[in-house]
Amino acid sequence: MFEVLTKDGRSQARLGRLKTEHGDVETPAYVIVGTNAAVRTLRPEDLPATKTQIIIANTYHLWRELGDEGLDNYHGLHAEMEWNGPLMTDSGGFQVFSMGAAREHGVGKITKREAQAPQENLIRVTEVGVYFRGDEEEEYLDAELSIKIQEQLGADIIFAFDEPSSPLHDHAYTQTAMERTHRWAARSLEAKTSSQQLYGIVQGGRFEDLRTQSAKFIATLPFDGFGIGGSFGSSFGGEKTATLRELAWTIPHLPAGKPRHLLGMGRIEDIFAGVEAGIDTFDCVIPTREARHGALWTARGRFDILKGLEAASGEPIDDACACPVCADMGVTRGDLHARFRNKDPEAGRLATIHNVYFFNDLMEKIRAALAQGAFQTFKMHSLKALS
RNA sequence: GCUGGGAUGGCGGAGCGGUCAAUCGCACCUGACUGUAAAUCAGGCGCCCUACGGGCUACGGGGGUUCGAAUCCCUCUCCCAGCA
Repeated sequence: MFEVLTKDGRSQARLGRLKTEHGDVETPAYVIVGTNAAVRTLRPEDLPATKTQIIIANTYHLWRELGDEGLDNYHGLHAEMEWNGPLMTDSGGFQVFSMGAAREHGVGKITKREAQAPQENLIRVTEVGVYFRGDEEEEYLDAELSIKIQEQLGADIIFAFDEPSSPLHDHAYTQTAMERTHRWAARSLEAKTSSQQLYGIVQGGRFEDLRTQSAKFIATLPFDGFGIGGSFGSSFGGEKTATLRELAWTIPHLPAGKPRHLLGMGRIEDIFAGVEAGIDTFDCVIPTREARHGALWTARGRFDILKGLEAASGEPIDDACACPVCADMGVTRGDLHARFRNKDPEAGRLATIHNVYFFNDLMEKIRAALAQGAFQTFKMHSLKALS
């Protein structure tokens, strides 16, 4: 199901191929986020031209939207999304954090600023499962139910249910959550009846001993692949050396022949650091969310299309870009600026097409560099170009 | 010409004696965004300063009343509606 094609001589980076029932994914690859069974603002027919290989949808959101009855009669994500390529679903584990500790602590999973005002924690975690307080009544989700829902959704690759900890959790709580996640991992495996590939998730927060312990434990279970999740402390995402160091705590303990997915990390620096540390796939909201917010990515970094100085620009978003928006549709920065200013729904779509293409294209270039033994050179040039 | 109603910061539009450099919306400027409760959120938006704070000039023009006026009175200019 996973094949390592080439390894970089000077790092843990590797070129690979992830096989699924809906086709192969050439790795390293970006997994585009389509939480509610759609990449926000895009139409199914937009996807092929964005070089998208694989999309991840979300168990929690779809479960809440469809309900038990809807899930019982569900015809599957592939049909629903009009996407015949590979799909993943997240287990709903991340919502345990984003609706729980993240709100209570006023932080994201990467802390680099001071905490924001705390909000009400909508989550109650127990040994057996998690209570989510949504709009009205409490909903209960656990490992078995998450797997059942993911089987009903029918993605090619599914994830174990986990409890990511907050960067502000101390060692003791992080350990408690990690050990609970380990038990849920075993239960997730036990619960699965389908032939879908199931990934286990390594936790352990920002603590080296816990990360190592978690990786070692999860690696002993018969998962098809491994996700690395949770919070990363202030060092992750900033300097690449710190990123490498944190991934270096876990990846060496994972089986070399199985795929490794870095959950929810996807800035350019993170990608290079992750690839270098041996990550095969990444998923991240950055390309799609930032597109909707007017932040467009180019090889030289991102810029804000909403800025007044773009209004009169007749330039393409990125003159080096071959995406449909830049190359085929002839959309200029001024055009796109005006669409954003006018709140034209097409603005988000065009920006999303561009950003998604940009990240997928970047991965393709990384793969090409790996194939030619030129990863280090490409990495250096790319990071330098960023600023 | 008469009779009413208006003129407030880039625009719209609150305020109707002090807590008003002036609610709010739009526009504009900054900054965030990392397994999506985000097509979102946060901050700024008269001028000047050693900016927690302080000083100027301001609510169509001019003149009054008052300790104090965007708010009350007189007058001028312009706009709108109705009547001639």
